[in-house]
Amino acid sequence: MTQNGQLDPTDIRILEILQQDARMDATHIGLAVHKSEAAIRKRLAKLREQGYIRRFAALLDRRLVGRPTLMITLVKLNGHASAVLQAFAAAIQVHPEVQVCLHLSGEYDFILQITLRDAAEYEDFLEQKLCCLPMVDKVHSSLVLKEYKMEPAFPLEK
Amino acid sequence: MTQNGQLDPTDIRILEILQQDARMDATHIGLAVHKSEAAIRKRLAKLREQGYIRRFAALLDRRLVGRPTLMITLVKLNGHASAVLQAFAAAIQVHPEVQVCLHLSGEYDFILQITLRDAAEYEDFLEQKLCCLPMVDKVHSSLVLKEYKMEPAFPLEK
DNA sequence: TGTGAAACCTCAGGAAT
DNA sequence: ATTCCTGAGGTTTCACA
Repeated sequence: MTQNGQLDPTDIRILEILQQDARMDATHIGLAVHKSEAAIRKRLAKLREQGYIRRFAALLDRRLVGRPTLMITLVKLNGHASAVLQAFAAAIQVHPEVQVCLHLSGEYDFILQITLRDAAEYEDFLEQKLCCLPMVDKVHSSLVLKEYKMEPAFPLEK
Repeated sequence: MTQNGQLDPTDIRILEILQQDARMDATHIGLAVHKSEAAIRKRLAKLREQGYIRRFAALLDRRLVGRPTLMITLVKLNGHASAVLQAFAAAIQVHPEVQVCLHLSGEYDFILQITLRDAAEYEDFLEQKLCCLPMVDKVHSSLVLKEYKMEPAFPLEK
């Protein structure tokens, strides 16, 4: 890590490793990148402090943990004042079945990614949590038929 | 973990902890769930073997690692034969800037989530990687203006 | 680089189902 | 009978100076 807060090639390699295996310890990372274990721990602390690493997470199989149904929901609001957008996001993102809530440019204002046990649970979500919000104008729901790729890791520039 | 492969309440708590902090060790998890360290390690091995845990990943800050531009792209194909869908997915998911590639029901066939350095890089993606595919009929691009929630962790049923 | 403090692994015994 | 937990041991690994 250079003094201006940029990543050097070693930092990049550490981050690449940890994106694939967050439980690898400093010793093994050191072997992989040809640095001492102490050097790795120092860099790791810095990468955390400076926010490059937000957290370490176990990625679960959503079918095995009881959420086989994955929906993508596009939402158009009937107003675009900042207060309206924020009110909508605040009301939606608290629901634990909502994994993703993004404000978009274009025809629809928000996209949601929602995981549920089955279609009936999604109907409940629509009726009880989404469509009853006063600023919701239009909703377009798509069932995910196949998950070809779902990858939180980013490619890192060398 | 019961013999039929279901999760018991202790497994659920272990998974909840690891979704939030994948680097917590067996000793500390044991303290949190009131089990011995040996018991935790045994359960952890099983949760991995049986596929509940797909992997452990460091979640990075996409702005800090040079991918500040996040796009959501909807794609409609000009055919829906299985071979066409698979050919499209295979051609798209290899690109590292594509984090998510899902086959959808509804008007559009695929949704992509793509992270890039800037708008110019997205233009390159469209021209050189997406729109030149013969099965692509229609593309709708949305810039993500604000990321209210982006959370890989699932709520777990007790 | 070294040193004390952990975390890890295995196994034998016991409790609960 | 089976499954699961515990606790102790010996070893490896970690963290900090």
